[in-house]
Amino acid sequence: MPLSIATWNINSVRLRQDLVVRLAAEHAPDVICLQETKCPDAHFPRRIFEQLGYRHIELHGQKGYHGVAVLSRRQIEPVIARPFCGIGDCRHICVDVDDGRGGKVRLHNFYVPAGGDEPDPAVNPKFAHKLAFLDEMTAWFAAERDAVAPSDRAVLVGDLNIAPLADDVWSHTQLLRVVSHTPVETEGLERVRAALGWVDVVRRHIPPPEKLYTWWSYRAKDWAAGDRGRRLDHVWISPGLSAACDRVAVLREARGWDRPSDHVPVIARLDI
DNA sequence: ATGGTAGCTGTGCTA
Repeated sequence: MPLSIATWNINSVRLRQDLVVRLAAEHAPDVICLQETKCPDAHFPRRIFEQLGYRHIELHGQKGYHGVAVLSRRQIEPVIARPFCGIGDCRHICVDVDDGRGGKVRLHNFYVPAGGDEPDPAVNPKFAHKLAFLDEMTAWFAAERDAVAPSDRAVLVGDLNIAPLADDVWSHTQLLRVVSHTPVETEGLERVRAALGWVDVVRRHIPPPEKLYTWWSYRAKDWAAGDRGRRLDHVWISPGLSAACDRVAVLREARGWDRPSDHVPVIARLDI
């Protein structure tokens, strides 16, 4: 029974709940992972999603900023919502998803800090926070790799706020000094990936040199004409499970929906 | 040379 998982930075779930409904209606992913919900848990619009069949909901939200959520048509169990960097930001939630055959898939949903404008951790605390967040992810997954019983049925999704490859941005050379594509970030993200051997299944299905983006700035006059995008949203799968991923989709068209998020959904399907 | 838009908050911050 295939398991499909979507990830989407929704930029306010209350403002754009109708767009999540549209995603559910048109693509029916089994699980929807959201970032930037900007919504305290007590005010999350549960009912609209429950009515669509997403009856299993786990939240880690806060007022105004950040916030992550998992909506699922399959049974899920909460595992942890880790407070990275010792501050209260809601940027991670982890659940176990019932795989329909007596097993489970561990699912991490991340919202990595954007990092501000200046790519120098000595003068920009937001950039220092971003790099520290990546280092903590690396240490955490390295510990998981070395654990007595490591999970090799795991999926990591989210807005990682880094475009790792040259073809993940509209201009590699022009963005090398722009936060999201600097070498210190892409190298840091590569250490996170390598800590557990995560497989970037989106790029396995849509390899370079094809350009691939999941985010376009609101500030462009015409996002589609300029097409100055970046691939900030990712789906990674643990080595033992990665071969099961038989389909991925980047829903570029969602950037053109009415009152859109600046990010689009990415969906991966696991044939398990 | 450095603006442009968006959301939430509260008269600015974050992205």
